[in-house]
Amino acid sequence: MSEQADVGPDRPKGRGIPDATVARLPVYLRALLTLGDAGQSTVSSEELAVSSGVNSAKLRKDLSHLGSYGIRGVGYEVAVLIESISRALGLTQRWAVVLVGVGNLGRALVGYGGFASRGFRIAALIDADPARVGERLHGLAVSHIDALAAVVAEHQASIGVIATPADAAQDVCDRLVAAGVTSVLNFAPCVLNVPDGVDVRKVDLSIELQILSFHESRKAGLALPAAIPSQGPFQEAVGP
Amino acid sequence: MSEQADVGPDRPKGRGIPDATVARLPVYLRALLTLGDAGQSTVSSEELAVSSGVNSAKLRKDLSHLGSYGIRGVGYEVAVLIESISRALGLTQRWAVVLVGVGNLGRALVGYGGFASRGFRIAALIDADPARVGERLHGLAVSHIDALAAVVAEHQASIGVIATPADAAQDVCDRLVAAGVTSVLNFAPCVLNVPDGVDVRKVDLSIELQILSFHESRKAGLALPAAIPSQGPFQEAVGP
DNA sequence: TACTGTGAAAGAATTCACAGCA
DNA sequence: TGCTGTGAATTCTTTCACAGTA
Repeated sequence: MSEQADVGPDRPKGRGIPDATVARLPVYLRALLTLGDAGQSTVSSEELAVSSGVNSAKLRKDLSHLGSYGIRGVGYEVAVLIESISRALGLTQRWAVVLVGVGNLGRALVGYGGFASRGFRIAALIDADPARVGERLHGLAVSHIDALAAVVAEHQASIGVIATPADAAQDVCDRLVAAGVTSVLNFAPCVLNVPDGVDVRKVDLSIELQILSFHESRKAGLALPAAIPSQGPFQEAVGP
Repeated sequence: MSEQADVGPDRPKGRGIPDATVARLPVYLRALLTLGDAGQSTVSSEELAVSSGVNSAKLRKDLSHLGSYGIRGVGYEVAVLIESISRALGLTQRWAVVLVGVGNLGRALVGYGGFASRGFRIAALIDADPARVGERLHGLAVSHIDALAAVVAEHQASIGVIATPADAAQDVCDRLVAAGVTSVLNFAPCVLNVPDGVDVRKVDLSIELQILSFHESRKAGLALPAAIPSQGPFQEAVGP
């Protein structure tokens, strides 16, 4: 989504990074931070690849998109790569994030490590339930949803996280977008419609479980070829 | 991962469904269940595609992998498609799921709708903290991690969900796998190593945020080409 | 020597566009 | 007529394999 624009301005390199690469850069970054904390100052593509759960050819190709320079015969400088990836991901600035929905999941997210990592700060917590408004979580007071536009404007938030029930999600999303948010992370189990220029990513427990279910049943199927009791005449419907 | 095996047994069709398709089937299924609840009995590829946030060509290609038969000139029967997708995903049986880690996130997951959906049941809750053992959540008592193998065996659980801190995750994963679990859903922010035959999927808040950050900074960059205050002499390091 | 960076080849996924059927 | 199912074309991603260099 939104990965086009061949118009690359002056920017020397780092342009046109493929989506698949972008999705892996955070993984490399985390591995690098761990290596750095452990005092390691250089790393080979093979070692970093193993730490990141990919193969080294893919890692090198990915890094080549950043115009990141390793040292042949040696590897990469950990600090240089951290800087380079952080910059590519736009983590050299701190994004203000607004979290909507302070139920169980929302609470868990507030406490979760993710935001603490460099690059993000929760600017505000929002909920529709008056009983929750005013409550303090990790030092932040919960605001009412009617204050959403004001809160987004105040903090110049461009990222919104939706942790509401599914039936509220589209409305919340619309309000976020109207208030100026241009990236949405959706934890509600539903599809969100947004105008062009707004990015949405979704995190969905039940979809992940269903994908695992598919692979599980494949494995089970290999063990006992004619498994599944069958629940209806599916075969006949297919025909010759 | 684990998507190979060209050895397709007898099974007439429904074999070799591409990963990308498998990842979308749950989305279609959800849309179909919603349509079904609303009393709709047939649906066109275009309508279902819109509800699912994809285009209709992709939808039809995806469904063609199931050998699922629509009716030309009309569309698909909602009930037939639901059955067909459920079967392809292995949701005609109920998988027992073991959830490890009953902190904020674990609690949120227990209450979350995902498990309630057909196809899954939480068989057990596990934690390492003695203070949490015995506690009841949604009618289930928390067991100690030392009982993990016994619990997995008792319930024949094949799916494990890890909602522990990152530093415990690999150990928990090893124990799950040793106990016989062959699919893992990992919420801990780290890479898990597993033997062949075990599938892992990860859900990672901070990775998702970082991907959004990338797109945000691209958008911002288009507006003001020479943005970012720069934090160090990166350009020079790159050289001509 | 040991490693990176990268063209070229292979493999997936997506999209197009239309034949064919209810 | 209006829709599905699908080959063919296209685009994206991964992998290979090796030239080049610190």
